[in-house]
Formats: sequence, C-alpha cells, structure tokens
Amino acid sequence: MTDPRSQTPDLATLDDQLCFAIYSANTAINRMYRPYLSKLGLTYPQYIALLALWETDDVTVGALGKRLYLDTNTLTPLLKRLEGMGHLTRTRDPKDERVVRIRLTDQGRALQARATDALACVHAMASEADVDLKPWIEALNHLREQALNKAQCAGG
Amino acid sequence: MTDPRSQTPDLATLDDQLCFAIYSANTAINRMYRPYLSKLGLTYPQYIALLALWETDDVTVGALGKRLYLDTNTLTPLLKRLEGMGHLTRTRDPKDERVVRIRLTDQGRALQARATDALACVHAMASEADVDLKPWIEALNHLREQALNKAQCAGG
DNA sequence: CCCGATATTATCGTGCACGATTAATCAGGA
DNA sequence: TCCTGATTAATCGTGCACGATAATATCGGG
Repeated sequence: MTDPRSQTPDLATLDDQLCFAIYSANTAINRMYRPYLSKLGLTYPQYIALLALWETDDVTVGALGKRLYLDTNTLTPLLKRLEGMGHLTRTRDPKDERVVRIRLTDQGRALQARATDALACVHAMASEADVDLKPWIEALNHLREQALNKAQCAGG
Repeated sequence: MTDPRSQTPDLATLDDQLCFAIYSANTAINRMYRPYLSKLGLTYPQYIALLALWETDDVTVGALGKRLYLDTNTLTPLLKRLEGMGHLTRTRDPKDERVVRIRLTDQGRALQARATDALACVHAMASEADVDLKPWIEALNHLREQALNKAQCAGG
C-alpha cells in the first residue's frame, strides 16, 4: 500500500474483473438451463437442490443448507414449493422435534431421469468448445473455498 | 442418444456439476465482497453496474444493459436506487425522448477510489492461492459467450 | 424440576433476476 | 395528416439471497 506501483490498477475494466466474469457466466448458465427446467416446472435453484437430494436423500434442512451453502431463510420457502409440487416431504423428526427431514417422493426421484436434457446441453456446449469440464469444475470449487475463507475473515 | 454408453452418467454428483460449481462460486465471491461494499452502502449488482459506468459514462439504459447482460426490468430499479443515493442522474435525452441517459455524479465517480479495498481483497485471495487470475477471467468470459449462445438456440 | 444456554427451523423486509405486459416516443409511408 | 410498426423504458408478479429476528425444542447445571 505504501508503494504506489504495487497498487491495483486504477482503470480496471469490467472484462478484467473476476467478479463480473463469474457473475455474468453464472447468469448465462442459468439462462441456458432455463428452457429445459421450465419444462419440468423447476427453477434453477430448485434444480440444484434436487441435484443434492438425488445424491443424498433423507437429510435435515440444516445439512442440505451446508451442502448448498444456503441458509434456512432461503431453503425453507424453496423446499415448501418443491413439497407443494409433490417432489418431496418435510416432516419433523419425532426424535428431535427441532429438526425437519427432507425426503424425496417417488415423483421427485423420477424427475432425475427427465432432467437429462439439461445435462446433455451442458455437455454439448463443452464438446462444441472442445473443453474438458473436469479441471474447470475442480478449479471453481477450489475458488469457492478460497472466497468463503476470505468472506469469513473479513465479514464474520 | 442411441448408444447407451454415450449417455451422461446417471449418478452425477453435485461436485461434478459445472452449474453448481459456478453457482456456488458466484455466491461465495458475492459474500467475500459484501462486507467491503456494505461500508459503501452498495450491493453487489450495484457495484458491478458502477464498474461499467466508471469505465464508460453517459450511456443509455439499454446500452448499459447490453454491457451487463441485464434487461431494463432489472436495471431500472437498480439505477433508481443509485440515483436516490446521489451517485448518478437519469435524464431523458431531449433528442429522443424514449432514451434515458445515465451519468455519474462527482460523488459517484469518487466512489471508485473508495472501492479499492474490495479489489485488494480479490488480489489477496489470488496471491494466497498463487493463481494468475487473467487466464481464468478470459476462460469464464468465453464460457459466458458459449452459454449465451446455447441459451439463444434452445429458448428463443 | 426449573432455568438459562444452545440448536434448529421459520418469518419478515429489501433487493436482484426475469417473463410478461404496458406506455411513450419515433420513423416511414399512404 | 394519420396510421402502422419498431424502439426504448417502465411496471408488475414470482422466486431467490440474505440480514435480522422470532419461535420452538433440547440439553445441562443447579
């Protein structure tokens, strides 16, 4: 900070910014998925929540939130909507009435097979661009951990 | 599609998904910026809009939307809030009354100097992880274009 | 058993993202 | 002039993200 030459550039353009690159890539991916998901009556976050549930069923709201990096103020209404569509059930655990367990219904499990179009689209995009997605995904997951770490340091 | 062995894997875990990697990395970056931006009274999308305006001032709502990949239904209320804070002005173009021109105020321009903390945090994260951000950003920008292209094909 | 501390989920208000619609203006031709 | 179509921005409703708060349940110490 004392050496002016070590400062970040004053004229950082939008395209040089990591934040905008990720922000706009995320909304673009969202838009790519949208037409496929709307056929299933799902939103993008609902689909992502279902991805987690297809992988591990019968979890608490808190555990699902840890998996998705979301708090209950976001998850509870989302899960209520999925419950309203009949894709899952929300039941208090009789052993500990504080806890709500999320369980997929048969209908919710069956959705996984109907969501292959969306997956195929991503893979088509990757193959068109001749890109191997795996290292990207690993790198992004690593970036997420770095950012969450920084977020905890700075903000609490 | 006719060859079952070429199908996408049935058991795609959350961590293998590009969509979740980008989605969660984006929210993590958002959370990393949040404490710095809240000191300036800004939200993350407001900051990104200002990044564009610091780069190119005196633009129409439509042009700004193209730059940020956002429509007026998102931008108009956001810009009204920035106007309410005194960071910019929204005035109808007398030559063409359909157009609204966005111009930074001196106060809005001065914000750029106060936002260096946020920039420094990103650079600190990158250097801690010993990562050169530039190729990442270029790759993400390329991915965005690919996804937007796919989105246009599929959804209209 | 009671009480305070902790844990878990739910609720509320604000702002963003977006599909759909509306309103106002402009341009060009009959 | 008037009419039609195109352009630009604004408005409305739904759902997500999140800070702050509340409500309920559990646990442990006296």
